[in-house]
Amino acid sequence: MSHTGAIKPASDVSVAPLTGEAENIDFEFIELLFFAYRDFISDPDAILDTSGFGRAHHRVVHFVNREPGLTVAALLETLKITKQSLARVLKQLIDSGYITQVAGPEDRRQRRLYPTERGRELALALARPQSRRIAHAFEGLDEGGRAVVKAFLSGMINPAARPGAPDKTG
Amino acid sequence: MSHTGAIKPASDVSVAPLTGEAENIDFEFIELLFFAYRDFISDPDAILDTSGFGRAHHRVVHFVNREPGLTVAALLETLKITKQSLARVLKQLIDSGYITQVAGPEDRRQRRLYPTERGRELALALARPQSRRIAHAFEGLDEGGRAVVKAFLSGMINPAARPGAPDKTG
DNA sequence: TCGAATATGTCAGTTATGTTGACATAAATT
DNA sequence: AATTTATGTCAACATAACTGACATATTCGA
Repeated sequence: MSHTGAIKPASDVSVAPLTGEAENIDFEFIELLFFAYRDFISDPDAILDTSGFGRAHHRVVHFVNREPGLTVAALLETLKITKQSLARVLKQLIDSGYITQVAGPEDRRQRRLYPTERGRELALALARPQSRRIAHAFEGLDEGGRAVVKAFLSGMINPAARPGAPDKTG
Repeated sequence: MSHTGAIKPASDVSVAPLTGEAENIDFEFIELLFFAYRDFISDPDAILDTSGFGRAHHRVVHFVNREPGLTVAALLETLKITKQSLARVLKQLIDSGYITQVAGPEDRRQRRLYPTERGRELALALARPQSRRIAHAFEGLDEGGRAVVKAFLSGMINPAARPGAPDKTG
């Protein structure tokens, strides 16, 4: 393993590393985001492995805890998945007592979602290591640094869709 | 839809939004990361839908372009997936002419991976919208802001494993 | 009041991407 | 010559997404 460079192997082949200089493509941050998010998600994954749930359950438990009384439609809009996808994990979470459904007080077609005490504990257990990781990443940065990162991440997010836009929940 | 608060539906139910205040849990950044990464990944997804490839292909094409001559073992280590997982997408990328394999010049057991011209173009096409999104998120921030975000994202990433650590490539 | 629209649920089949386990081959190392 | 390493491959399986179709209860609008 002494040499490090690439050896040209054939004709229709690119041997130079793609740095993005020619087009000013920001490969550095593309990769930082990839690795940061992968490791960020690995913390709860380890916990979920134990309980038999997956990432899909994590997301549902998280948002139901953040906004108790959420309707199914609102949850679908937040997660941007289909109702058939949600149905499976939601059913498991309800059956195992992490989430309960309550008919909407004004619109009784709605099934408003609430966490049980158990669901609240799971949400906290999953969030703890992620929050610790974030705190670690902010070490050495001041309040201004926090504001900068918040501005950056906010700028990465798509503007919210107009309330009347078509959806894929059929 | 006149009321906004939650109505208490039963006994074993939490009705207050989970803010994380009690434990200082940083739900704000947990969600910022979730939405930022989801939208970040949606750009290439739209392109991939057209070509019949998926995210797994994207990652392979990306890293092979970034480091032409990469060995299969190095790629597996980077992606942290099993060789059986990689095999499927890598075969498709080779068969459709985006990547070529060349026996290692010093160790002929190795299959060093190179992008073809086509593969290089795909990598660029996938990276362009992501880079644009990053540039947009940096608007209004100076060079120091860039350094702050870089420090934050780097701090989110697990330290590299020791070179002799056990793996799951069996 | 009645028909249409809405909120949700469910059945059935498919796809993408990951997993484990077992085994094969060629080349390098000891 | 025997073992280890780098890679490939077959088979079975799990998760989580998808599309399409249809069912039910409730609300809303003409």
